[in-house]
Amino acid sequence: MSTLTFATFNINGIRSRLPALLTWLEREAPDVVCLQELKCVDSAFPIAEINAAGYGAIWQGEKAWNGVAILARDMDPIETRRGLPANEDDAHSRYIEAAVHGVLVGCLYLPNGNPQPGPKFEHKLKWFERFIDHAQSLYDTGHPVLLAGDYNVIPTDADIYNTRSWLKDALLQPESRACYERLLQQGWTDALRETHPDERIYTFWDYFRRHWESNSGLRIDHLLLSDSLATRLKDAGVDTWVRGEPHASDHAPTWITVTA
DNA sequence: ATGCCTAACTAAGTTAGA
Repeated sequence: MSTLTFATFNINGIRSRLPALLTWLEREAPDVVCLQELKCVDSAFPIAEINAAGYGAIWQGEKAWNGVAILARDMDPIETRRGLPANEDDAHSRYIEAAVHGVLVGCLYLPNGNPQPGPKFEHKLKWFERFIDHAQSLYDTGHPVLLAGDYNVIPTDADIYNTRSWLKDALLQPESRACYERLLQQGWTDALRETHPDERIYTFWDYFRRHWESNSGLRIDHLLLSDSLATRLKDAGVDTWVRGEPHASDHAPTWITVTA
């Protein structure tokens, strides 16, 4: 039975880490890729190199920060939206959406929200509310939908090596977790948790304190599947080898496979 | 309570990440 692979990867600077991205694309050959933290303006997006690797792409960049893209192997994603609805005051490039292989794919980079409390945390929660609204409207279509990206939320204490030094962090505040839980209550399937209910799985290891070397990670990159896609879910995982490469992003690519 | 490490912007030092 043929399968499709959808992945999400916070690249942490696509220009600086282009070799790492191309190495991963060549080795794992995912069919669809959601990228976050491009950290470059639109004109600096390395589309030629990505095309040469066999991928079409859509992207929305921004000077220095944020930025999201969707890549598809041997085809161009069909863009359906950039930015959340009612985004007139959005200064950040944090959401892009496309139809690929019959799946509506939302690629998101949710605000980090630190320091907490403060205006950045308020912004995180407001953005989250708008995302929850949009997610509901997508879910209600009944179409196969995938919402993939860096959610900047540690869903439970089973998704972090140790909460001790993170208790004040925006990523595990009750408000952040409550938003994520409300999202799941709409009916979405958290693919990594669904396929590995009892495993310690991390997608991010910060650059401090040798956290990669000690596997002191967080699970904050998530792939959420609507019901009509979740029934096709075969497997999910993290390409941890990417985090161990020289000059790596602090995130690792996280993926699902579904029946085609 | 803060720094640790890293990238972008810019040109030495700040901002942001999580």
